[in-house]
Amino acid sequence: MPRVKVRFAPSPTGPLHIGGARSALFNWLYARHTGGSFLVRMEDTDRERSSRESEENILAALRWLGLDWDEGIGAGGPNGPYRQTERLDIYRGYAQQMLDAGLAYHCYCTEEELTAEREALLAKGEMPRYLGRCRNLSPQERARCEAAGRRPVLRFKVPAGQTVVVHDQVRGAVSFDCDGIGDFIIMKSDGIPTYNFAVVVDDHLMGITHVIRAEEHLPNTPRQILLYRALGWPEPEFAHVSLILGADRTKMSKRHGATSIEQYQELGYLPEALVNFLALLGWSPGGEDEVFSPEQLKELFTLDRVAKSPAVFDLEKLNWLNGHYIRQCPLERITDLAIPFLQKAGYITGEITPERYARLKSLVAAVRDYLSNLAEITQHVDIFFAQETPPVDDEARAVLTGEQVPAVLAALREKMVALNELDEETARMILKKLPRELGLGGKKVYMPLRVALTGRTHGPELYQVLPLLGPEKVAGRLARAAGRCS
RNA sequence: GGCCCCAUGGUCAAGCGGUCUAAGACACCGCCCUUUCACGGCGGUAACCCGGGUUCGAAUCCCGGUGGGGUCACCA
Repeated sequence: MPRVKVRFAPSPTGPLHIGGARSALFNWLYARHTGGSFLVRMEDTDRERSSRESEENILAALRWLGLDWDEGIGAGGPNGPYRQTERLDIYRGYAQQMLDAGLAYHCYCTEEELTAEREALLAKGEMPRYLGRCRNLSPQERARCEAAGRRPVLRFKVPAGQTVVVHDQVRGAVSFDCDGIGDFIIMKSDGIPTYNFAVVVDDHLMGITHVIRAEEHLPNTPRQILLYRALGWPEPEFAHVSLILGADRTKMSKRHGATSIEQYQELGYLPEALVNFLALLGWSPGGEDEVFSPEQLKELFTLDRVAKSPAVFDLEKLNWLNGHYIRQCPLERITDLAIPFLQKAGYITGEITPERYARLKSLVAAVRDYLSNLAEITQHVDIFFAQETPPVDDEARAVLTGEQVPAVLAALREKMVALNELDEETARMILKKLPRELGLGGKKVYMPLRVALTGRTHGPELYQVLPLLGPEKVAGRLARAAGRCS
């Protein structure tokens, strides 16, 4: 069996989409699992919509996800160039070859003629397709079209009466009737190949053994197989993975919220969480575990465990997974990742000294349990940076009305004034002793302190809050709260 | 509309003819832990689209229906 070689071939017309990322991931996993290689090329034959910016974007997203490739754009290799617009001569050569061999022909039909034909077929309830009007144009007719300045496209002669069977690795045998296909365009009038043609030429020349892509490409596959046969090339294996759907069960698109990898990155999702989540959309290892590192996924991934039915993108589950990774990953790393979010919110300005970094680590440690993404961190740390922390709601206000409250606040304040520094250990001790010293139940002590210090009835452990604020700020907030309840 | 794909709880899914009175995860609900919330632990509610076959036996195989989706470009 030849060494596996797969590819991801996006068109650079926008950022990397969730669905595209999943296709890339499956290809990558398959290559890594089998010890094969992974190639990335750009299908940029749509010159209107393609851009270098999108290309850079897509590649950056792939790198961010940790999907490294062995050959292609940025990695080089013996089969380049890896951008289709830089391979035009190659396609033209094969197009000429097909024309000479009588496998393809020029077509001069205008857009109006084609639209009319399509609509007529649609009206009759038939599969809309090109009926082959230009197949046997006489030299005179050709000359007349040329004289009229019409630029022809090149169409492939689809053999009549055949059935093409796609042997799909995930779907089994799928057959298509050639008579429903119609001669399709392989070269546009501007000399640029169409997708169906370029993809076949490239996959063959680049030695691709397995084409793993989204199910939306399945209807195109018989056309491509016909091209392989016409050119006398062996077909690769095909594997069509089902689509990722939005909550409304239609193909994911912009109106379904965040759909690009970039957006999730900006919201503070971790690449390993996204990879883990995406791997589980349409694939399952079969066991009872749900959390897998990229290494484990590489180990476990096989095509026979890819599901056939489409999968709805469930943000709740992504959130859970991402929160899980945020909680279990090393504190330093999550701190490093959180810093940009804190800077953007204006909570950190200036240089991050070792002392400040240590404090940031405590800060992150105090709130990481609450997060399902890093962007959410800002709404949990405001209590540490605010100037004033008045009670935020009636429940909080009520806590401060207790008659024991002034004494509680005063007691802790007294201890704070005596201190220059405050670490977690000390805070724990002071807090632990407080109820007994005051002769009060814990709740009557801790709740007022919590509200006085944060303005809220919920939040991180008090022994974490105290050191983060420092004795001075704690004392200040206690004083202000005391002022408010008098 | 033609062609094609798909069909297990709200969602992701295991199941590949008997061990299914159907696993696991997310979400939801309850309890515990925590003198807060969250995290964590334990437990619970909740599913084989319908109808015919095949078979001793069908969530699993076949056919039909229904439903959902994809695709029908000089886009990929």
